Amino acid sequence: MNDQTQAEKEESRSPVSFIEQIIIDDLKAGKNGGRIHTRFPPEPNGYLHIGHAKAICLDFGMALKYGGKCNLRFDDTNPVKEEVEYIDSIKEDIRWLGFDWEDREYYASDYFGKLYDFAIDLIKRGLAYIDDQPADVISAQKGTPAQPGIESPYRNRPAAESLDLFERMNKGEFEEGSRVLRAKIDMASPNMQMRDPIIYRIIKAAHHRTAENWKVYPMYDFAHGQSDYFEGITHSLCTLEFEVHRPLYDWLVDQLKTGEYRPQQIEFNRLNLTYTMMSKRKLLELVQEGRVTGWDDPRMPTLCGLRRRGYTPESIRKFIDLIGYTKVEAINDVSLLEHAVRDDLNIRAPRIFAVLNPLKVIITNYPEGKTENVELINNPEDLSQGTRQIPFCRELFIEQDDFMENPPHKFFRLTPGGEVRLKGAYIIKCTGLKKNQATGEVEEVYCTYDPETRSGDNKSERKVKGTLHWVSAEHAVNAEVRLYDRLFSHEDPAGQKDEDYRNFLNPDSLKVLKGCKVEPMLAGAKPLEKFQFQRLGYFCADYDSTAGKPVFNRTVPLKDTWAKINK
RNA sequence: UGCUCCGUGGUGUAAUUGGCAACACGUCUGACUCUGGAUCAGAAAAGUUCAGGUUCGAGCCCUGACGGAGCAACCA
Repeated sequence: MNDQTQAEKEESRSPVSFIEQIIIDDLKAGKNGGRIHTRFPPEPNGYLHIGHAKAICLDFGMALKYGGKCNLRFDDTNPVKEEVEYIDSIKEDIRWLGFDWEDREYYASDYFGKLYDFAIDLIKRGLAYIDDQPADVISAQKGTPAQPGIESPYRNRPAAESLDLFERMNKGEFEEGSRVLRAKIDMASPNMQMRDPIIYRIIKAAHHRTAENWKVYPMYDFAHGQSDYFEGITHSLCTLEFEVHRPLYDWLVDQLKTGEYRPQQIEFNRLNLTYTMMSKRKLLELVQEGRVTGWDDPRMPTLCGLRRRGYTPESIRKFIDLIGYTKVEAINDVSLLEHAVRDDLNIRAPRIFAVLNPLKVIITNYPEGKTENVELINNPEDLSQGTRQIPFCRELFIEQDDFMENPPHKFFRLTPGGEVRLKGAYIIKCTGLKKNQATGEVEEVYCTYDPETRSGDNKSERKVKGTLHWVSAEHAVNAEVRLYDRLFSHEDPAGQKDEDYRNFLNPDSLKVLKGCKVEPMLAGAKPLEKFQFQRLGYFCADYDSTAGKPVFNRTVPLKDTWAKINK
């Protein structure tokens, strides 16, 4: 019960977005019969990315919070761009994020019949007409944002003629691009969207659901609002760029509706992340050009990429919650996302010893052939995760960075003549080293250990400045570790005027380390299992591992305070 | 030179409907010392794009500038 009051406090403390306020007010006013019903409407033309997560969390989140429903609706009105492959991935990613549309899986294509009938109705009422002009002429007649358009010569053709033409368009009698259906609204409207928008076009391509049934397909504007209406959506939440479409949305639904009910379109700011590109088209280019290994490349901002990188759904939801929904076009700092990930993984991921760049340490006074197990706490943030035993013996590996022959001031790790504790084991003292004659690199470090100082024995009061992680040379498992950095070096790669965001691709976005040594138990790491490699960062076992050798993706590095000291 | 939307610390969001500008991230200090690169304590940092107006009182209301974004696909 203490938890509940705590949760309530959290609840009352978190700010309410303007959208949530609208919903609260509508519910209070009894609008739509006190009902809230939202929808998440992806076009199945690509994989979902973290920008979509923002929409998903809002659409599903608001419905969940206020006792409503949220539909999943595929906006599949353009058969040439859409594929079933994407539908499956979209469903998987939404579920992974933790949301459920239950049995409400819909498709805009489900409404093609109704939309066609509605189009016929508009023609009969003199509110739509067939235009025989080519695209460039129609476009030119629309005018510019600053100047009104002019009316098409076909604008006032008899309804019967339009009707006949529309039916024949759908029978396939005309070529693509030869004719379109337009709503008759206002060519002089200050809003370009209202200048007799095209609502149907001829496309002679197979649709993934309706096959060859249709030769004419509705445009987005002619499908979205009506689909909302058919499904009883109350709050149709979309991104800011659809703001100028709202009058058209309302106009079309008004021609369709019979009662009081009309879905309400509300716009919010889309997610922009520093050093991240969110455009589906450009992400597709990266995949096609082989600049990444696929949609699920761990550097991609796609949900499947983030998943493979080791992000948890909880961390993504937490992040979305932190950034909020407004009408300001914001650029959110990736460090906020990374904070959310660290925060979540800190409690979740067990601490494991791993050495990325091994340096051999030989304990000269430790018996050859002897092995003993030492006990380590799996997660100091969550003691319920228990302890584990790891083998200690004469030859070990430590991180190269943990030894310096000529240390700077405040370097508390191993140095010639210096002492450190091996975490969980003994205090050791460096007595010598072996260098490579040619390169001058340190190849081996020789130490002695003090048998009285074993951790947990609690006998000695001795303290040393540094504590190192280590792995037994004999027992350690070889692993490949992939260090990922941001894909782009520019703060806003997608915000550039030109198309060459490619210039900002970070050449060091992937660093593969092959000779890493990890604790024996990691040989059996399950795909997507998360760990904190002590002192190095959070890592995630990759399902794309090769030939039985464990592969780990670095999810996010720990904040490195030592780096500053060394500089 | 049209229409629509938006301007609050470095970043992102708040401000009980007009009452001392708050929170988070980031940054910087310090503490803790079998290292948790966690945790704890603290600091710097905006007077709300600008100029007027209404008001006892304006981030909030009004007017006008300035700045940014979106809109001229048979894409969504």
